[in-house]
Amino acid sequence: MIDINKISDSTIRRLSKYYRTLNELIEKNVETVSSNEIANINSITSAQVRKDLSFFGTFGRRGLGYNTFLLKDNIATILGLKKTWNVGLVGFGNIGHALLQYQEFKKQGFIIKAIFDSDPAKVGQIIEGVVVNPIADSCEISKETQIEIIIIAVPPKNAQSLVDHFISCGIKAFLNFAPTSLKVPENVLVKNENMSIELEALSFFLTNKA
Amino acid sequence: MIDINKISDSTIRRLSKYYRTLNELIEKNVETVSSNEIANINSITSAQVRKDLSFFGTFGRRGLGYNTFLLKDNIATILGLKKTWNVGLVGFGNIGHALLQYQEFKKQGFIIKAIFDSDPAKVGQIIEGVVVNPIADSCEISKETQIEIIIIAVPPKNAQSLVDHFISCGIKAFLNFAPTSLKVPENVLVKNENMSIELEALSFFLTNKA
DNA sequence: AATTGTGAACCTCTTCACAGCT
DNA sequence: AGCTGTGAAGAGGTTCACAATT
Repeated sequence: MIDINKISDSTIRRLSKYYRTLNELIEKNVETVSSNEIANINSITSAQVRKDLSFFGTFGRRGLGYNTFLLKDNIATILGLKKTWNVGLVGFGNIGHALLQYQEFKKQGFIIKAIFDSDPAKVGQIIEGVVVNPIADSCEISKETQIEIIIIAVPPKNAQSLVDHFISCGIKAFLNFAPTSLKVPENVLVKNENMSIELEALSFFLTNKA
Repeated sequence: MIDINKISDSTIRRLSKYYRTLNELIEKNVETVSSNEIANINSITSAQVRKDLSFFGTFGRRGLGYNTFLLKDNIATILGLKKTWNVGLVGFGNIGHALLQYQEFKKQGFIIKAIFDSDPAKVGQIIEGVVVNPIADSCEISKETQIEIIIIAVPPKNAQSLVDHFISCGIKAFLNFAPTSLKVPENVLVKNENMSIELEALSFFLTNKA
């Protein structure tokens, strides 16, 4: 068994990229790929690709490279993508709408099974076959629907109390789109999707470049 | 002058977080803050906060901490947020819609000045005071409107050719929401907003946790 | 007494370089 | 000959610890 603490966030993030690269190659009917080709596509070094994979096993063949199908399948296992994940969406504003219809999530196996919103005008709506429920019922529905991950897509001021609420319902993993930092107990996972941060990085480089 | 090559991406990303933290503190009328308080809010160490700032100057007072207004202002200067940035949005689907109405961008000074879409049905629409233009006119309009950053919000298969197009129009900075990796010349900046990556990280940890 | 600013120590991640396999 | 897998070296980022300041 892999010691999860020895694996860096960077490695996991790159594995996601390799996974996407392999999907693209498979779509193009490519059957074999070298670490060097994967590296070039992702603008990194081939040693990095091989080292990342080496934490989890040996998937290639010396002299030949990697079979795209096999490697894709192995990365899917590593990342836990051999199953689908039941996802709950909290906040059905602009971002919530966009996420519901974002095909990439579904493609990777993240299925939005329930939507929650505090606005009575939105409650009851059915979009893409998913009903918008009131927050009041969210614990019960999360359990019934076996929600494993909650996406937070509400204004920043409401985010923390909603996270606290869902933690009390037993949810252990959150993807946070609200531009605020969240406090959670040690056994709960939060990943932040901070869309301004990358724009600010562009701003920094444009401003400070030679 | 700062040597931009000595500043890591991590530092810039954290500066964005400090900036947001300061805005939140200022909203609460907090006038002074210590590196330790900033660190706690962002779940890092105080030494990290001080070290990050030290690359750019000395902004605090020993024994007293930092003035929130002053530090916010200094970080705004560092990140290039003392001006507004003219942004063009390519692709007016679900994500494009959501981004146009995402208040956080406007708040940070990233103003969407033009929208481009290849769909004739969308061209001519006016939303939030911004017109949807055809791609054919995009070079001209980008120049007129002095667009500095282009946000890519189109399906992955169209992303690369659109980036190439806008590079030929003189655009030097892109924020890419399409789930594909883009190739650009060395003097062009691309930052990727890969919304699946964080979900996959959650999937990894949920799958491999003890 | 409190807190910054920072060189030095430490640790982690990346790259090198080559043995080993096909 | 070509390419992987990996220990070791190197680079880079983080934390320590303390002098300096209020």
